[in-house]
Amino acid sequence: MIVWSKSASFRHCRASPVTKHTPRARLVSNSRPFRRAEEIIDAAARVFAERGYHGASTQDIADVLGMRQASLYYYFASKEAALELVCARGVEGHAEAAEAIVAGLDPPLGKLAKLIAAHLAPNATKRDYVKVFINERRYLPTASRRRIGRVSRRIEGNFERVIQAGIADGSMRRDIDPHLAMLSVLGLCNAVINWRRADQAMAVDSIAAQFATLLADGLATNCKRRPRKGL
Amino acid sequence: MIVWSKSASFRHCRASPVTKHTPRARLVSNSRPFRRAEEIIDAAARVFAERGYHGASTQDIADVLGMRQASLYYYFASKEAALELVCARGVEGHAEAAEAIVAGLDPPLGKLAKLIAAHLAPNATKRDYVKVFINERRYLPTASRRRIGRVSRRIEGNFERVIQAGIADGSMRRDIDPHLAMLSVLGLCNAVINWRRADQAMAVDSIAAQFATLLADGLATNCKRRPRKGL
Amino acid sequence: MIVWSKSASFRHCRASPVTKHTPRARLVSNSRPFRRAEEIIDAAARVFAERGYHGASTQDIADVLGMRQASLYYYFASKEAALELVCARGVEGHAEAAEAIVAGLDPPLGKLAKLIAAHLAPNATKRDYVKVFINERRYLPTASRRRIGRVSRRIEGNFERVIQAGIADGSMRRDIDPHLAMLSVLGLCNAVINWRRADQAMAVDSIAAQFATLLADGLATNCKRRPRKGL
Amino acid sequence: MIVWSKSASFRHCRASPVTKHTPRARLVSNSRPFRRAEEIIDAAARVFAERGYHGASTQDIADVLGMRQASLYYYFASKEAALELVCARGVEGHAEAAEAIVAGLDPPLGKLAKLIAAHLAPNATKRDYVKVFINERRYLPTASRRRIGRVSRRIEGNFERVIQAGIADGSMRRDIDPHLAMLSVLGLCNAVINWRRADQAMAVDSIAAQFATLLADGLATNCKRRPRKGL
DNA sequence: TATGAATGAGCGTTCATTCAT
DNA sequence: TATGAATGAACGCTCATTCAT
Repeated sequence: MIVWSKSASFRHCRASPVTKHTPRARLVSNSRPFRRAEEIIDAAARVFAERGYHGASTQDIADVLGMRQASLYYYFASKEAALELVCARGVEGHAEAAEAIVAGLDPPLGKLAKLIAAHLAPNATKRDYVKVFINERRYLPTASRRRIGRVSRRIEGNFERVIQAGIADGSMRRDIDPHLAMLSVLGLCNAVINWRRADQAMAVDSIAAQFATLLADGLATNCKRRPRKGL
Repeated sequence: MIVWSKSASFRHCRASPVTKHTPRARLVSNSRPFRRAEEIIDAAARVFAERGYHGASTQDIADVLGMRQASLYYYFASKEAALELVCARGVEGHAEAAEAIVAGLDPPLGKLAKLIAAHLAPNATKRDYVKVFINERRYLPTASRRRIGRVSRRIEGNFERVIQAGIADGSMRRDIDPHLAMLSVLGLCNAVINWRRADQAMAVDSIAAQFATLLADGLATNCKRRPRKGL
Repeated sequence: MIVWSKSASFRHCRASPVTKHTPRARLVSNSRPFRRAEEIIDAAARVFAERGYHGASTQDIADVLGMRQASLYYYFASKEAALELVCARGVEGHAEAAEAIVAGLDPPLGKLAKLIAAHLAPNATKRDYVKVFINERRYLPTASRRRIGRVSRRIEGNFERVIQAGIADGSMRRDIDPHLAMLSVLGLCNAVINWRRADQAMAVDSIAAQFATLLADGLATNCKRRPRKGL
Repeated sequence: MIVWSKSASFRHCRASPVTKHTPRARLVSNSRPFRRAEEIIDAAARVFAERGYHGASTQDIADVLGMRQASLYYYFASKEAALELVCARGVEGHAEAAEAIVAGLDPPLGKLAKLIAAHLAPNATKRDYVKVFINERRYLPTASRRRIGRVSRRIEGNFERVIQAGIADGSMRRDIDPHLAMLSVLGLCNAVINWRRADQAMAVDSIAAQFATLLADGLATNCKRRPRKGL
């Protein structure tokens, strides 16, 4: 339940003001106390996604939760640790899903389509986490950036191997560089999370996946049209 | 007491563009014994009184308190907010006291004398606050200056109405302008706070009240001597 | 290239912007170059009067003049020096005028009325200077504050001596303290400069002088009404 | 003589209350060789690109330049103003180039390829500016974000209109949404700036343009292969 | 006579973090 | 599990002042 209580002009009371205007949503749980940790990192994801890591303060996170800034430190050791947590959750499962697809029996082009769809799926289910991973992971301290980086590379590897396989079996053009192709596909996929929500609503699920498929088609050999050289 | 402070209304995570904090005024009661907070605004009053608002730094206030300058911001949201707090306390009760007197049964001249005495009384009990109100309220940001200004006007109104009543019932000269008379009486009263301490010690409570009473007498009709030109 | 920036993208361009709104006044002389110094201290007086010494920046002064901040230092050695200049001009002549009146032949009550009128006269002719003297002289560095203080004391002395004379010759009540009476009269006179302009327009010249005369009347012995004791 | 000329927003000496500086946007031309200014915004671009707007401090910028941090403010009015300057330069010319291409005689697919190439070209010549525009423009204050936003929309409009033209003349599939296609193309293009430098070296100018061209091919109708579901 | 460029000092404020409770 | 109180560090910014020109 959400409770709006009155209190003082002091900073620490920020979360319980007597507001005159329509109150805004605050994330507060009164059931299932062991879920509290989830809520806290959820709030962090939300705030980091909205304002960027450096643009967000721990106070902002506390505000969303209706708790005091200091209390956050019961749940994470530092702001950077919170960022790593959010980023980690933002790629959680991506690599495994990709590997499962690559291990499957589809032809390379089919695999690529599936990889794209799988890569975009979490945009719908954990938007904020994915957005933070994409936009903010660069601000992680070296150690954890490397940890997260390993996951990124696993994902990229899967895309790249599929493209290589496509070139090898002749289903994709041989005039492309697999590495740059992979970067392009992922670049497009990752751009989606920053689209306006309305655009994204169309993209996530199906549409964007299909546009990505167009890219796969672009790579396909049975496309009569040749790229102009040296453009 | 009632205090207006700035505070954050966190806007629900919207996608980019990033929203900024646009703090809103909040009505906050601090009736419970926030002892430390009292000390802090006391120190602010002292320092503002001594050096003027712009001449005083928050560091000066912190020095008086023996705490770090940054720690002040736990107690007030901004230097300007501290000024408003001090100013508000500097006029607190003035208007109410004046209204009580005006509502009483004394004749206008008696009321005027009482108004003057009541107006000067706080000079003894909360010197710094009154001094800051008188000398520094002009540096308040527009919004709070207006709030404080409303109180000033209530006080002025009471003085003016009593003078009008005195003119109406014939106990005061009809050749004076009530508005200017009010300004003069208050001008003199408010000057006292800036006197040298030794002079003030005599003024506050009795002496200054007596001089002010002389002024009241100056306004009285039963004074034989007439001012020179066409007043 | 064309650039939109807040205020000025280049600080030094402040004085030559392309403004879209109705232009505001700037004090610029194109004749009599040797008068420039006058204009500069005039601008300082204006700005100090409006914003207070500490609330005003040298940039503010430069803005009024349409010149660069650094150029001011050709005319005065420091901001404090400018303040002293303005303050000095704010009391210039006051003491002499008062002394001339006191040396005259009027009876004490007449002298007091003349002193008041003379004291208020400069409010009309050099408002800003007087206002700065009254409100800001406390911020002068010790040395110059003492210099200016000597003038103040001369003025006060004249008022006080006249009151003493009035008491001595029986034309003023003997139950008043001449020192406090002097402070009261000057307190009222000095308050006028801070009144709203509309009020002041009435005060300066005649009305306020006449109210001050009321105070002299209040001090006069031929007033039947006695002050209540111990109010 | 006194001349009232247009300029600075100084408010003519009003009596208290004190007026504040309320700076207004001002149009300033800096066509003359403000060399140092160029260096300063170059440094800002570099630092913002490297660490992100909020991750970079003005001290960081000053360090790059070997000057004191305070001195920066001689060249720009605020950190935000510097960001806007950098962002503005990051898109400068993009819209015009795009419009020139669209106004040309090429068929839609050819125009699209040219648009892509033109859009990527500045990546090589003003990397930092473009990167800041793409990654950090969301942190601009509302007013300037809108100004910059107008340019973005012009660019997007050109891409979208070309795609619409392609659909209209049958050279591009009619089963695609022009808006999403535009977003995808630009999403991919804009991703390039964040690639590792080694990858980018290949992309900028030719390679990435070629991959983007592949995407254009993906959009072309003469591609036999159809995307799976109901596109 | 005035300016462009720069600076050192300091200011108000924010922020991540700590710690006793 | 959470908070009130406080802090050190740094941040963006302003300001009076200097100085070569």
